[in-house]
Amino acid sequence: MRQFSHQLVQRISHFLDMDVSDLGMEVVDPPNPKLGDLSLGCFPIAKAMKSSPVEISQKLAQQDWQLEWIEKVVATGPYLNFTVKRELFSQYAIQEIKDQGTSWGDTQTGHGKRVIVEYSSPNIAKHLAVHHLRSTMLGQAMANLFRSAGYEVVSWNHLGDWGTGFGKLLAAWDKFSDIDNFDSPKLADREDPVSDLNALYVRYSNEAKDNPELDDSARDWFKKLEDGDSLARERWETIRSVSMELFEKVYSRLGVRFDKVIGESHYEDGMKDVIDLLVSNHLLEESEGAEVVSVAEDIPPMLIRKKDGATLYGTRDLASAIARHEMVEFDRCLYVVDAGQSLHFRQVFGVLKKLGFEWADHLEHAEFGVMRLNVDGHWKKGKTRGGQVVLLHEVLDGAVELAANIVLSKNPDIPEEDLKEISEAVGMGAVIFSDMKAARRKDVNFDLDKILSFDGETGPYLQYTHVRFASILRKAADQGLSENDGKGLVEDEELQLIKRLLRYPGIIDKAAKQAEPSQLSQYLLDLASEFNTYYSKHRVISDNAELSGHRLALIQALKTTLGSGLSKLCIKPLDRM
RNA sequence: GUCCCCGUAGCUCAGCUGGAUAGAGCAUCGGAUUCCUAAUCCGAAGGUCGCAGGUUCGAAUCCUGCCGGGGACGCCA
Repeated sequence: MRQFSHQLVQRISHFLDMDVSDLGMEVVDPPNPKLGDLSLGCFPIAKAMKSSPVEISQKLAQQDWQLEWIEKVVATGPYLNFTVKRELFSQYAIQEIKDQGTSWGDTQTGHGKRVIVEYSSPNIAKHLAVHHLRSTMLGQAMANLFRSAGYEVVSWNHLGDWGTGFGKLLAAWDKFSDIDNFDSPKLADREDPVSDLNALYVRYSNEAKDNPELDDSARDWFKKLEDGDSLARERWETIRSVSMELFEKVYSRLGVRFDKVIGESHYEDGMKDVIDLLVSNHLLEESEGAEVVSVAEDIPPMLIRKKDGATLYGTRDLASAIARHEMVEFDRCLYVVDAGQSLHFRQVFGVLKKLGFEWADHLEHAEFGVMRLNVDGHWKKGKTRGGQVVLLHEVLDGAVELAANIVLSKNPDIPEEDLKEISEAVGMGAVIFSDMKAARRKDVNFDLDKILSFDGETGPYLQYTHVRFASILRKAADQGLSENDGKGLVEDEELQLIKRLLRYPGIIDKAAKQAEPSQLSQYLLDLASEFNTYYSKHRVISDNAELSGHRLALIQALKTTLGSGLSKLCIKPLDRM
């Protein structure tokens, strides 16, 4: 749409003898197709010229526009409504999309800019659970969107791999070797090492209630770890690597990957420097035995050091932000973390600003709403009735199993291998899309029944629509039909689709700018829905080979666009299902 | 109590950097399949855009207050 809109703005600049290209004029659809095909409100110009938008639109409508793809220009109140010559408009649009090829949708908006997206960030020695899904998928989609918008992206997994909890785990490993010895069979060789670790941890915590000595032992082990004791270190590394191996299994199913995986432990050395810096800037204050930094009047001070002198995760976040900026000089750095931590991030960003780091303004908390689970008919945060977390891979397996049933029922003759691949993709598609459909700030109720309904505004709906494209193209190829230049796309629904297609790059830009994947989700739903309407009214493949060719070009453009959009959302576009 | 987020159809949401008659999906009811996959499509019904002020030529959209829901608020991460 940019090319067309650019031409219109250029003509207006010429007519009015003033540059209107920076006024933020936006080409939109008129509310009623009878008014025209494209519309431009003259309000921004009116403001700039201190004149009436109605007068301006009337004046402009009378000009000789001299654009070959414009049929007529009419002023309706303050709006300038354009009717396009469909043959040329369609032809240009199809050509544009075809020329761009696989990079269709990409823009240069972020050219020369670098952005870090931190997401997922699970704790090691634990499983990925459903509540990790939001950060993981939103973050990956954002990373994809930024890349598409021309940014250099560093996707970042900030592992929780440090803290006194690991002291307990190491102490448990040591103390309970008679019950479960992690050296035999070796942790790394086990089926589910993380569950074994959890079991031991729970046992240790329970016994520690009656036996305070265990707490001392945990402290000792954490001290050993901090001091670099070789045994502690080796075991901790093992825990880390078995955890990562498990994470990777889930990540690869979801299409998630990171440029950097760096644990909190990495920033330990920087902690002392941060505190020194706070001291030398006279920011650190004593309060109730602890040490704090006041940030702003309307938010409580940030706690830096506990009574006993130990630091907290906030301090670690200060250190990691500083270290991160030294590693990668970013223009934006997003933390894809739930909204419950918004105060924490305001404090972290505020303290960094107080320390004089100008780049603190480039830090953003890309917050998202909580995920609730259904517990006995009530929506609750985090855990199920038994206090258990719901494991992510179990949810994914459940989704895939259900998808397999449905695929099989719709398509009983499907080969075994295809069934496996397709149900995996459809199951993932359903789960992922349900998480990415609404604006990220909204809380979501994780309702597996709804996610797996596959009707209406769902991932499988989009995948099914893509299958229709593939199916049409397949059939056309069988009949030896070839694509045409799109000149014959003159139906109302075709124009509608062409206009929708042209908005794709702008949507990518907007989604990246706002760090809002749902912008893309909503766009794809519109696109698919408009196509399905078209599909029910018009036949692509017909006796008219020329017209079929034009329509095939449209189908190809639709397939390119929907496929591209789905991929950015980590949903697999399918050719069959 | 203070701060943050949210409040649009029965439910889930879009529209929110102000602009033409507020749109989808689900659920309900009715309809469409000799034809490219009906996981689809068409129609009906469903709205004090939480409430009250304000700004504006114009407010679902911006501002203030209130109400309702969620979250956070110092020694966990």
